[in-house]
Amino acid sequence: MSENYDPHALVDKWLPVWEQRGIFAAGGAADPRPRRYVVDMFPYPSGDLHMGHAEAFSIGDAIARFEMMRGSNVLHPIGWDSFGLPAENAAIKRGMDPRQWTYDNIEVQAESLRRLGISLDWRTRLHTSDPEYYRWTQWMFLRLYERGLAYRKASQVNWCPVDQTVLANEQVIDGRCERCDSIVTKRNLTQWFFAITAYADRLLTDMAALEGRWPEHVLTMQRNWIGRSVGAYVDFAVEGRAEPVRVFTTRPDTLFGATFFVVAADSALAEELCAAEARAEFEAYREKVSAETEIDRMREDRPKTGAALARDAVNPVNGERIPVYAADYVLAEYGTGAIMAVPAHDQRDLDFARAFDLPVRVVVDTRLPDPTETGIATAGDGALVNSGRYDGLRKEEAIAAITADLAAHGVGEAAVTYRLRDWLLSRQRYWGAPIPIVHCPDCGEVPVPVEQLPVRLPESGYSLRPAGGLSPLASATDWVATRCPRCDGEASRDTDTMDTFVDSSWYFLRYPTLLSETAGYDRALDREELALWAPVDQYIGGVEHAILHCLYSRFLVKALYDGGDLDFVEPFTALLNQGQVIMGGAAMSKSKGNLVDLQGELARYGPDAVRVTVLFAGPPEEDVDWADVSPTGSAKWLARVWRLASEIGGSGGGEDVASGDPTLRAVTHRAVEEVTRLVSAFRFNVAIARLMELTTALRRAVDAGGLSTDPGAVAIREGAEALARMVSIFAPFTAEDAWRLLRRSPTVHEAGWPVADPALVARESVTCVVQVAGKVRDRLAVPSAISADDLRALALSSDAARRALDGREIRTVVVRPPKLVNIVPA
RNA sequence: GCGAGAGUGGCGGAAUGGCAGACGCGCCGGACUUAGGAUCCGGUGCCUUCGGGCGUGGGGGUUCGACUCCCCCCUCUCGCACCA
Repeated sequence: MSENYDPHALVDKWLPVWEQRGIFAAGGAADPRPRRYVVDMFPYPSGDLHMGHAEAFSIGDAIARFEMMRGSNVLHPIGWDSFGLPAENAAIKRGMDPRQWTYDNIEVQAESLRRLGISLDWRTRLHTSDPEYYRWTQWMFLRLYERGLAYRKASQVNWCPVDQTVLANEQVIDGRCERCDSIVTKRNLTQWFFAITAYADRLLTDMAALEGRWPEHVLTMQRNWIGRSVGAYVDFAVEGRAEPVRVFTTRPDTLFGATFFVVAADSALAEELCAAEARAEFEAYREKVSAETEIDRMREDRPKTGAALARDAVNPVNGERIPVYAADYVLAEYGTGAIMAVPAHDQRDLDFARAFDLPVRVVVDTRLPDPTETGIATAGDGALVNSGRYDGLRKEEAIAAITADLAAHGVGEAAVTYRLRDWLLSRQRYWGAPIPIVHCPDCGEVPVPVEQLPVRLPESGYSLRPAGGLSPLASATDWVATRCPRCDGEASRDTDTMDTFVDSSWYFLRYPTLLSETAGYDRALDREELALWAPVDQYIGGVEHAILHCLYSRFLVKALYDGGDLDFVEPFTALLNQGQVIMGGAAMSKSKGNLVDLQGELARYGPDAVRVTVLFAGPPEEDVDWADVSPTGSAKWLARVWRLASEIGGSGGGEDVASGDPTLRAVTHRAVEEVTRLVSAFRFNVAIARLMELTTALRRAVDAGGLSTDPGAVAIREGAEALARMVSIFAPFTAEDAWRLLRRSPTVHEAGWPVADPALVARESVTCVVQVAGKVRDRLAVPSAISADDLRALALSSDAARRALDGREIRTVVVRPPKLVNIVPA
């Protein structure tokens, strides 16, 4: 053997060959092969790739390459989610342009992906921070704006009083500013929203199409996140207010049990309802609430607090006057920000009633102990009591009857509410897509005309941390000053940028467009290319994006469909959530000092061994603990595969495979059959185990002198070629060089996936276990086509079985030909 | 608290209701070696009087047969967490 296995040298040897042959570029419209669109969640360019990326891309690549090998025309694109906060923070820290940090990192990551051997079509490469991309993000915004799905309203934002700036949610760590550690408070600012709640029902109902193709728990999480509740609105007159106050309840049947009324302490409604004599107490309470940190709010079992507003509300069903309170256990953003409190049947209301010594009235007889005594509210079903003419009705009947009567009297109606809130997309940040709106003193809010897009970020004249909590863009005064697109008067640009989740909600729609030679760059979406590829057949990414990113993408696709821009309503036909790479039982982090250095592992073992290691460690959905795995084992196996090919060389070529040794051929074909099935089910760890077994079988055949006979050499070659082809989806460099060693050309990736011959997969003889009372007592070699009667006779004549039977009578014999007989003694 | 998922050797993990522990790591032994952190071969759940017995978090159940299905309990992970 003149050569040694050098996994590092193979990278430089084969990358140029693949690239020159363009074997990972998707075929165009004329390509007759079935098309498959396989998308890995695109990376955020925070430094170089880490082990988590390596795992995700190894999985996505195995899927993409498997499809390619099986004869599909695969689009496997790549891009970067390159807007976002870390670039801005790095820029502040180092006094440089966020562009430099971002694009430097992208180059590093791109080269790392290349050298991992991922089968990407680089023609799709996009960066969300490119003006050519965010131009179309702005277009998306305008498409939604046109239809009233993007709007502005006042909203609470996180505010750091020391840094004098707004903070994104992810910058608030345990209620404190991540930069200066001061306690974050809330501030009321006018913000942009997408009306995702308008799609809440469709986001729920369309999940039916995703059942079985998305992980069940992701669908569950999305359902919980959307949080649909069915109930009714009820209008309560409140003294001193012309309009009644509307509440939402899921239990209109308990309306007679309402003994007080609560509005959210931080709502405008509380402010408005507060009577003069209660003003001082209310303001003190509100003060206390707004000073509360997230830490306090998250604490479990915190006592109920509130303040009386010295007003009464009037229960519409019986005219009863009940006192109004402000409390922080009612959320301003959910429902109407006000509730009717039914302490007997709602634990939170009961807790409040006990704290404030308010009456408790049971109106549903659940046959459980009195809540007044126990302190435990009874939420279950039962017959109504103390409810006038509704007494005796069951819960569901009462809900229907009372809701109908409320509607008939114009004091309520059936209603559905959602936990899901509209998507707050404004960010007071620099490094994002500017919101394409101009504010004109005369015309108001005016969208920037599409032909004027992109609204480019200013490249100078801005401050990343302006004083007074302004958006960075507001400090770019030259940039802000513009003319109104409608009246041409002096006007100013909107100074917020979009949440980066907007950028990432549509990138998978952009990739196919970038393949189009005719469309060029004059539109966001090329319908013809999209028709070829979209929606995504297989999406691969971390479960951390299971709710937000996936939900936002689903929303945007539906909104674009409604706007006539797309022909489908779900972006991702199938979703695979890979686990994380952890270290020593915990997520990797700098502070824990348990980082696994991807480049270090690559330098030691080469890309193939790292890829095999993450795939072999366990099922793709499970976390991989790097402390538990061994790249050494993977490297050793790959070296064995390579040496095997090296020893076989050109042997066994030029003969008909049918002349090969049938025993070894059967081993090969069974491996092919199993690996094909396993990879189809994404069971890569087991597939690799089978490939290891095939490797061992071929090794044995070679060592037994198989290469010195024609049938032996032919079967060994057939097996080694099948092995190389199958290994190529996991360890492409090693497989490619093995292919060369086997004197094959041009590339293993163009050789196609091996096909199992059913005749060789079938077994003539199998091992049958003979059980007595369910315990294995003997093993028999039997023909696989054996009849039940023959097998029964054979099993009953087994010496070992008889011994175990020990003279006992036989009650019954279970025969499952050809693999099992169970003799059951009396 | 609510919801979802998971508990199998020293470790990662295999097993259409039918041979528990495939494959790999680690460990033990051997071969080849000046050497071995290379390579190859063999062994490796526990107990054992060597016949066998016991074993998939614990307890029950269904079944000829249960890691697998059902019920109860324990532990862990994840998600949500005053959502009216």
